[in-house]
Amino acid sequence: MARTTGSDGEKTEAAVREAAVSLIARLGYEAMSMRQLAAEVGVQAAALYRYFPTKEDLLFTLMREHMEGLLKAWDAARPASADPVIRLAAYVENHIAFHIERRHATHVSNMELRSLSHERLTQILKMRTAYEKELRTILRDGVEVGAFEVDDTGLTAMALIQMMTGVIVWFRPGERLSIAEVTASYLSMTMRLVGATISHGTARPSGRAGDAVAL
Amino acid sequence: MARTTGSDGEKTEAAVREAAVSLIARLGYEAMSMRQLAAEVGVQAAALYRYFPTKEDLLFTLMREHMEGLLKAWDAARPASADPVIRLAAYVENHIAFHIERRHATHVSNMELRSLSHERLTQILKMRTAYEKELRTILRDGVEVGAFEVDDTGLTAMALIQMMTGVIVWFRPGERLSIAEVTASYLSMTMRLVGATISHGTARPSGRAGDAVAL
DNA sequence: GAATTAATTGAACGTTCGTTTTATTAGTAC
DNA sequence: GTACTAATAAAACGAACGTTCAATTAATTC
Repeated sequence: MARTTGSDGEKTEAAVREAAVSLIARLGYEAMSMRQLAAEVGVQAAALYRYFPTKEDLLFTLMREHMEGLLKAWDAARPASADPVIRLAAYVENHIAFHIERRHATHVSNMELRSLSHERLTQILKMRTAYEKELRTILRDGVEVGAFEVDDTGLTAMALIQMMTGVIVWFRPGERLSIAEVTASYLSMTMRLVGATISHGTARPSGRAGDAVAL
Repeated sequence: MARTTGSDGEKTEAAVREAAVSLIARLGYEAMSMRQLAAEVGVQAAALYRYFPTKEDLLFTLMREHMEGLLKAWDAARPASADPVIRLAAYVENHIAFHIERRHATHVSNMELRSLSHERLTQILKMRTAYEKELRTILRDGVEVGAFEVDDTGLTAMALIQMMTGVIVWFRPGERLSIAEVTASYLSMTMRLVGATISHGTARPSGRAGDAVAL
């Protein structure tokens, strides 16, 4: 047999990407075989090589597009306001929403970096660093205008990102907490962590407002 | 050739464990071959099977001992005091110290869970859950006596653990920050995050004391 | 409807994998 | 120094891996 009825390159490629993200997230990149992936798509292993020249190319493509999506999402969500509190709130909300929505892809991008060639690893890390720099800038601006009280902006940015991204480890949609509840909690924790002074009603306006934060 | 001069089972086993932690942390469990591990130890692959019946047994042993070490470390560090602030501070300090000291082993225990059989995975997760429960208890007690202000103790515990464990991702000893500085920062962030009311001089006594925490 | 292109199969390639078996030597006990 | 045990080497096992190649069929073009 050869070409199958109804076969379509675009659809097959999309199916490969989707199955690959799911399989790599579940089994790990090294543990997933090309034959396994092909079986999931309903195709022979050789067919995969029409779309991705090597297994590593497939991984890299998934990661690059994930990171591009993250940067693009933040670009779209970035508020016009200069207020660091508003900007930080937008960053947190975007980060949580994006990562919950793409749990599997995030897992792949975070866990499989070591399977990339040096050059490609650098490329992915560059995007990641750019994304993290956005948060550091917000924190630094906040400290400058007295909206935040932070020891070390670099360390705090890393701590916040680890905390927020960690949501994909334990959160399961449809369980005890809704996405909105989780987001609200992380927002509140973030604002306390950076010692935010409430300036607008960005978070839940029910909180006690106006006072600064102690150690 | 066969037995080599100066060969000693205990020393070889210890060398295997050490090399395995380092190699798995760097390459990943699936990507590390038994031949590679044997070469690192300076031995033939077949010799490894004298100490660990299968590759997965080796992985499981490393993980189990890591988790046992973590639980034992917390048992030793657990303060006598009933004060939630003191207990939380001890938990954070122990967690950070333990994880920085055993970066590679933590990496293995966190990243390679999917390579365990169902039964063994359950066993490791049970230990992990027990450790996390300690933090939830501290938080719940703190909320009860009014020392902490927390939305959801379960969610907050997970967020804190993710934040703290994340230190191994970016922290490198001997760089900009010392372990003491990092620990102090994480302690301060933690206390703010849970809305702690300062009751004793547990953290750095330089902090402004006495006042509660806003959103 | 013939020619061309797109999509896929089936079989095979050489390599590497985890593991087992057997033989051989170093250390230890008496 | 002989008997026994501990520790390893060397070679081999079948299975699985990523990848390639030639053949074959479906869709498209003219």
